[in-house]
Amino acid sequence: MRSSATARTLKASAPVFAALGDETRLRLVSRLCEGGPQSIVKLTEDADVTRQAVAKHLRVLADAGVVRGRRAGRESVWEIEPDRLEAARECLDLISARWDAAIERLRAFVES
Amino acid sequence: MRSSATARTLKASAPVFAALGDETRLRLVSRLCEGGPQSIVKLTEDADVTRQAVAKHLRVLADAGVVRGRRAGRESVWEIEPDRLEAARECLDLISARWDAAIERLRAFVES
DNA sequence: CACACAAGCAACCAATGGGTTGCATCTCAT
DNA sequence: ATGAGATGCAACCCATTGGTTGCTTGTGTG
Repeated sequence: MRSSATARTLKASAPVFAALGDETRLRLVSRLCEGGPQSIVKLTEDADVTRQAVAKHLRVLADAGVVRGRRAGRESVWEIEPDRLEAARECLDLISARWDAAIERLRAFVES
Repeated sequence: MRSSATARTLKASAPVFAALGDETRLRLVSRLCEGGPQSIVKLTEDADVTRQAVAKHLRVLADAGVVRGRRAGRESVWEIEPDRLEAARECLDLISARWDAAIERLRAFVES
């Protein structure tokens, strides 16, 4: 059954969108993509909130599977895990696709 | 300057992601894409929450510009506004692009 | 008109979220 | 070894959110 598969897709994508749904977090993701793996202090540098706030945000992103952190010496380095982002984009593609299909059905209907 | 343009993109996209970051809402969007414009009761039918909850979610989606509602007789009909979804997907594309660029830089560096 | 149906409004509640401060811990370098 | 730097942990605060129930308002229709 196809509908349950898409239901699963939606259920899986929602947490990723939720994680991206905060400007600070979205900027963190963007910076991590641009600048590669970075420590927390580095990420805090131009992120108008506290270091702890940044750490929390990274934790949220990690729980959503968007980001991964490892300990390196005395600092913890964070980097992007691109799979989930890709999955989220595919979810949007799925939605767009069924939108297009609906438009097409409408067009076909009007022409009859 | 390009960086402020992307900053604006991120700032604009975050609310859309936030709106999509709830499973109930994501399913509403999906259903609206699939089934076209629908009333609130119709949308409530298989959405394991109250009608009022659905109405609230629609309001949230509308505030994010993802959805638009109009009054039609005694019922209010809601439909997708696909532009913002497209913008969100472009945001993910942008992030993916700079991720790919980073990968490419890394590859070039390794080969030197 | 009267009734049923659809939606809106308002109050309320428990839980989550984003943010902070303060202190403890670990690790590198002098 | 000791001091500075980077995190981690915990408590706390206030605003937001997702959800409910109860009641009112508007609108078709027999």
